[in-house]
Order: sequence, then C-alpha cells, then structure tokens
Amino acid sequence: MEKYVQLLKENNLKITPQRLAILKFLENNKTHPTADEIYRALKKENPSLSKTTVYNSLDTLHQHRIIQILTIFDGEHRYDFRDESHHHFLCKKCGEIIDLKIICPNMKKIEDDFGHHVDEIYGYFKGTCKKCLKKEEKH
Amino acid sequence: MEKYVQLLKENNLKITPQRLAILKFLENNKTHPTADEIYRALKKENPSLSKTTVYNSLDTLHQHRIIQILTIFDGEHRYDFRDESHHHFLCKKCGEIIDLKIICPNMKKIEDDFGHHVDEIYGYFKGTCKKCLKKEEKH
DNA sequence: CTCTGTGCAAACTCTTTGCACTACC
DNA sequence: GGTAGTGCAAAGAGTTTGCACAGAG
Repeated sequence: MEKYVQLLKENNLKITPQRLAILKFLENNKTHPTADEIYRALKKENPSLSKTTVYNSLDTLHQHRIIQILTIFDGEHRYDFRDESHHHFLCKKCGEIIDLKIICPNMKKIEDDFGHHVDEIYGYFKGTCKKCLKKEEKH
Repeated sequence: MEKYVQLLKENNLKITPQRLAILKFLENNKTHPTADEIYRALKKENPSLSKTTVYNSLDTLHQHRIIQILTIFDGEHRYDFRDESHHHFLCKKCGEIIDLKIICPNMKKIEDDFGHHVDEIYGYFKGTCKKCLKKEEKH
C-alpha cells in the first residue's frame, strides 16, 4: 500500500482511499478490467464510491502515465498498469485479452526515423487464441 | 470504380451504390475518417443515405477484411483501407493521425511464438508530431 | 483555509437494434 | 421472386459534464 502512496506523491496527486483502492485493484487483477468492473468490485468495500470518481481517477492516473487505457475493444475502455514490455492479443472467439510479451518496435526508433515524439505505444493483435483453436480442432 | 465492383464480387457482397461510394471515399480520403465524416460527405451526393447504412457497410467491409477499424481515438472509430504495411501515430496536440510505414512484428511470428491465430494487427503510437514539436521550439 | 477530489444526476456521443421497405441478382 | 441491403426512429452503452459538498495538505 505504501508503494501506491509513493506513486501518487511522486506525481503530486492527493492520496485518497479511492485512488489507492483503484491502484491496488489494478495490480491484483491483471485481467484488463473495464471501468465498470473496477467500479462494481470497489463498490463492495466502499458503497459510497461513484462511477465518476472511478473515471476521474483512471483518467488522472493515465495522464500521469501510471496506467494505460486499452482501446482494443470497440466501445469500452480497459485499463492496465503502464508497462511497455508487452502488447495485447484479443481473442475474437472467447473475448479474452492475453498479454504478449514482446517489445517491438521501440519508441526511440520511431523518434529517430520519423521525428515525432512518442510517449505511448499500443500493440493490438486480434484473432483466435490457442485454447479456442484447440476446441475447434475437436469438431 | 470497376475495381470496387470487383472487390465486392470477390467477397460475395451485393454491389450497391452506397458501398461503392464508401469504398471510393476511403480510397480518396486517406485521412482516417470517422463514420460521421463519411456519412456527411456522401450525404451530399446521395441525400437519402442513412447513417445506419454507413455503419452497416463499414462493418460488413471490415468483416470481409477489406477495411480496418482504428480505435486509436477513444470514443470514435476511424476507418482505413486494410493495409498491414503501416501503423498509426496520433498527435495528442493537433489530433492528426499519421501513417507510420513500419511492419513489425509480423503475424507469422506471433503465431509461431504463442500459438494464437492472428488476423488483425494494429500498432498505435501517441505523442507529439514533428510539426507540433517545431512550433513548441519557437516559444 | 484552500484547492483538489468526490459524488450525484443529467446530458452527450457514438453505435446498435428492430422493423418495414427497397433493390440487387 | 427471394434474400441481402437500406433507411428511419428509437434504444443502448459507455463516458463526460456541471455543480455542490467533502476532505487532503
């Protein structure tokens, strides 16, 4: 918990129970939850929590580059700790989002080659996951 | 125009004026337009066009892997001809989406390394574009 | 004490759905 | 003629906004 306090302090953000709960939840649930999933989970422990606060906090944390907002799914955002060392695979059959441990290409290269300053990279891969492929073989 | 007729035929899709207009528009406007931008532009030539048809058509074309749906922007989709030879850079200052001519990593490698079947790849880079960087230097 | 953050309700935007009509093949 | 496609209106989902109150520093 001290870790999250530190993280907020470093970014000159006020330490609130709501923000700490969101950070803790994201760390313990690396399933790329939606804002609503986070809201429903945390509402159990803190019934007065509002969805606005969840959105506000996630937005603030993203602006301070603490978390990533994934737009791999149409229509809803998914959230993840910021971590440039992996990309995301969406299985169009079962809907699961799987981390792909690859780093390619890197920001530096884009900056050198194109002259743009890059501060966020998202790699989205879509298709059919290993598990679903196996299921299909059986038929 | 014959080209688009061919494209639709290959995919067993009916050839309708609406679909031809959308394909033509996407080919001539490589600015990654939104559904609404496409709708407003084509409405001028065909006032009876409905937004539903634009959405339906774009969805059908995407399902037949003719076009890409970009979710680089939160909240709205952007459309582009399918072309795996480039990724996209979003300038958070001016909002422009710029093509990055890079191919990395490829689908085959993901399939070999992870066992998932990949049929779509999206690479999104966000930051400040070359032009906006130059503007900032002047201050 | 001040200003950032929270929470409620309402608004908003983009997209999807249901259904009848149209027109491709 | 039959089915895929179109168009309208309405619903739906997720997110944002305005504003008053609360609480962290």
